[in-house]
Amino acid sequence: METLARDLLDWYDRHARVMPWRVGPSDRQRGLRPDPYRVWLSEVMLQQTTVAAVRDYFHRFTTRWPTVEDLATAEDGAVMGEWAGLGYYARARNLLKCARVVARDHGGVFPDNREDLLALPGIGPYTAAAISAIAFDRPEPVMDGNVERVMARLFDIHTPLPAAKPELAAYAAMLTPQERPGDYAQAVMDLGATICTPKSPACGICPLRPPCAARAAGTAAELPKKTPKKPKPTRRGIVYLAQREDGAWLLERRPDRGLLGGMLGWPGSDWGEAPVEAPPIAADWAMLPAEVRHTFTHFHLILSVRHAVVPLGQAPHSGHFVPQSAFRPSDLPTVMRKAFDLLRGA
DNA sequence: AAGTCGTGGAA
DNA sequence: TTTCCAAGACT
Repeated sequence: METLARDLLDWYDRHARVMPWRVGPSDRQRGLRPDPYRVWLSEVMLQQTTVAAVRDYFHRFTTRWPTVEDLATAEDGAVMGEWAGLGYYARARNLLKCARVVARDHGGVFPDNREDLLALPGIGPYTAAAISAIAFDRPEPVMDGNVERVMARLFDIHTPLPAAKPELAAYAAMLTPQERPGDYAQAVMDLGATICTPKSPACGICPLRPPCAARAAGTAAELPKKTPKKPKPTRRGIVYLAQREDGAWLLERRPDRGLLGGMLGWPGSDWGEAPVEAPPIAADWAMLPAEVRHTFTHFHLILSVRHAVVPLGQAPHSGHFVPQSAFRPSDLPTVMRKAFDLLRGA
């Protein structure tokens, strides 16, 4: 085996982080393999999301839905509510789609190879390779942000991302061993997450310090190079928090496509330069003195919040009243929960 | 094939 | 305060 892969595995054997979805190197050596359902769920949650943010969500999901068949029979609203706050809500919609395909078309058993996994909703090149490697111990090269960074530094690649991806992928494939590929995949990513970090990498304690070209050249901290990003514009909007006299809240289910798709939210205006008032029900609306500030991937948002108490028996123009007993603020995406918190004085 | 799509923690 | 960024997928 390549010396570099072996050095990395030796390091992993000593430093592998304990995670709820992971079978550690010693257990794996005894033939134990992780549950593909848990690997899949964790990998989807970990897309563009930190381990720290995922932990509690993973626990709640696996407690409530222990198997893929359990998840497949869940109601849409229950899954979206459980995902609320984790972000990138298309993941939750595709998660449920995928669970139902696996339950219906695959007898509740996940495919054991990259190609078949790739055909499932929400499973792209990275996740297909990761499940294939981690759950089924297949020698598939995984390419995520960590691996890109590690490769860029190991080989001192100065081509900016994303143009450098093919070159970095070739190096990653070259280094992927035939032995213990599942542990290796997690080892590279652990290295990237804990040692070979984006800022101020800990080269002093890195197991790959000897062969690292960027370390030798003194360029590690500035790699990988990236093409500059566009500045985020600021948009404005108005949301309306109506509470009926019996305590019910006026909410709406957002359309499946687009921003916060499929999530529960407060009725409101469009978001743009100068939002137009769009109250969902006739009432004496009061404007809250403070505003909600929130930043999405590609724009900043400033939300003005309106509040009103409305009498029973009045039909809204949009949305539907949710009984107070059935309303959980934790079902809301964060930006909507911020508006609620503002009203409650939190 | 660039743009879309969340969030919170770190620096 | 602002910027950066995290185990990407989809269109």
